[in-house]
Amino acid sequence: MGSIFQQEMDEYLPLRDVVFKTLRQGILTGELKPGERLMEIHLANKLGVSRTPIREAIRKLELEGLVTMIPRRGAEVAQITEKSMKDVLEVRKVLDDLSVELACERITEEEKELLKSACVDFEEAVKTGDFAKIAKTDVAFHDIIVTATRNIRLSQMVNNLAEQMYRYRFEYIKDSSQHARLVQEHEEICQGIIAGDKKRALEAIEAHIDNQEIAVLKQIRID
Amino acid sequence: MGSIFQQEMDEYLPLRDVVFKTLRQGILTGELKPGERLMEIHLANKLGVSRTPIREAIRKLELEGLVTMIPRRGAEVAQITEKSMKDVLEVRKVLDDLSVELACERITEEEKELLKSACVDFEEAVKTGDFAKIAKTDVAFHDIIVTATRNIRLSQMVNNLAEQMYRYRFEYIKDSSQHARLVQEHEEICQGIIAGDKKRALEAIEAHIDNQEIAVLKQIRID
DNA sequence: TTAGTGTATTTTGTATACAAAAAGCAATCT
DNA sequence: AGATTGCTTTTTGTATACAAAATACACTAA
Repeated sequence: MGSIFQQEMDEYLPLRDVVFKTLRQGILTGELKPGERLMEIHLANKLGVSRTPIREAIRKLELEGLVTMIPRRGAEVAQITEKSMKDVLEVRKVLDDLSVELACERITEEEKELLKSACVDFEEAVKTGDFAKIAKTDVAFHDIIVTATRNIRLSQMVNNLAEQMYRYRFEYIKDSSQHARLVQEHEEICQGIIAGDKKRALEAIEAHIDNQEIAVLKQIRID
Repeated sequence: MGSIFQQEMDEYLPLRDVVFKTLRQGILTGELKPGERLMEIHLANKLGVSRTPIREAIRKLELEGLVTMIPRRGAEVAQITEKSMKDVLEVRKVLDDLSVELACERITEEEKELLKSACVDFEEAVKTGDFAKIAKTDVAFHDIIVTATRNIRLSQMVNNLAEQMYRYRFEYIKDSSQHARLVQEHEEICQGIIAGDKKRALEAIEAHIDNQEIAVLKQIRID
């Protein structure tokens, strides 16, 4: 009943949001490099739209911290410095802790099942060695956790902060020497949350983020 | 040297940002009520600008959570529900804790002086009973603390969360029976931070937010 | 050669124009 | 009376046009 309409609803996306997602993707994958100027006409031609949706997308990226506006000069891809990444991580740690704590309290039985299978999916993705797949299943796993907090604002904030690090995560994921540890950390987080054991889950997530911090900062220093 | 140029630089604000601030102010003071539609032409005429800056301002308000977009229908002022406010508070608590903790570690001597005088300013504003002044000095006080964290992203996030509650804060501040307690809480937070006594500062800020929570939720239930 | 100036070009900031979708409303039909 | 259809109005979504600022660069003069 109404499935056609629902589908149509979901498929509708204003051009600004299409552009927004496209540009964000470009920034996160490194296709658009830090410091690179985002010129409206150029982008408009490239994406086959007018300047208006480009501008509106840039306004949103600006507030997300992925682009920097220079008055009367335009937008450029935000520089990532060690300081800015440490700032992000400092906040992310407490919000991830909060997420895990709330997830322990509020996760539903269905979500526990989802979490288990997400954990397995990740494990299998790692086995295949397909980096895109690993990244995708990793996001899916963490997404279940933040959803289980029942706090939409928290979800948005955590996702936004995590996003800031995706630019470096590909490098991180490519380091297959870390894969076994990653799988184990996910496993531990998963079991902690399912058991409602906050202490265990918190320890696991903290170790997880700490390892990510080390990897990301190392990567930044290389650049 | 260059003071004129600096001043000109600071004074320049794109129309979109003027509109953004104006609309935000309107929403926070309650002039624009939850559920009210934000019609572009109407706002453009009212503010004497074209639709373009209005639209760009709305994109930012959307990401800040102050307006809700309905596809092909436009923007309206976001509804505040008890749930959404609890979500905000849940996050705010941990971020305020983090702010105070970092401030204890990183505050400079100059900032300690600023904090002391901000504390005094607040006390005097309360004595005058001028609500606008009380609100302003309160913001100034908390602003010094978040600045002392040396974490810009944290500052932005805490400010944004605090903002969500400003819509109710006027009612809260008008309740003069709370004034003495407010002054005392500020005093305690101030001294804790200056002494670098995390435990003391944290206890004070937590009590401060808890009291705000009670007041805000009571207010929402009245509406 | 080099500093400075003026002009051309690029790019943003703002306004307006046009198309498409949604909402409101009245007339019509059952 | 109530529902339905179709028209009108409103409003958003997108594109384009124009103005102002910034930038790049060549040319001139010391």
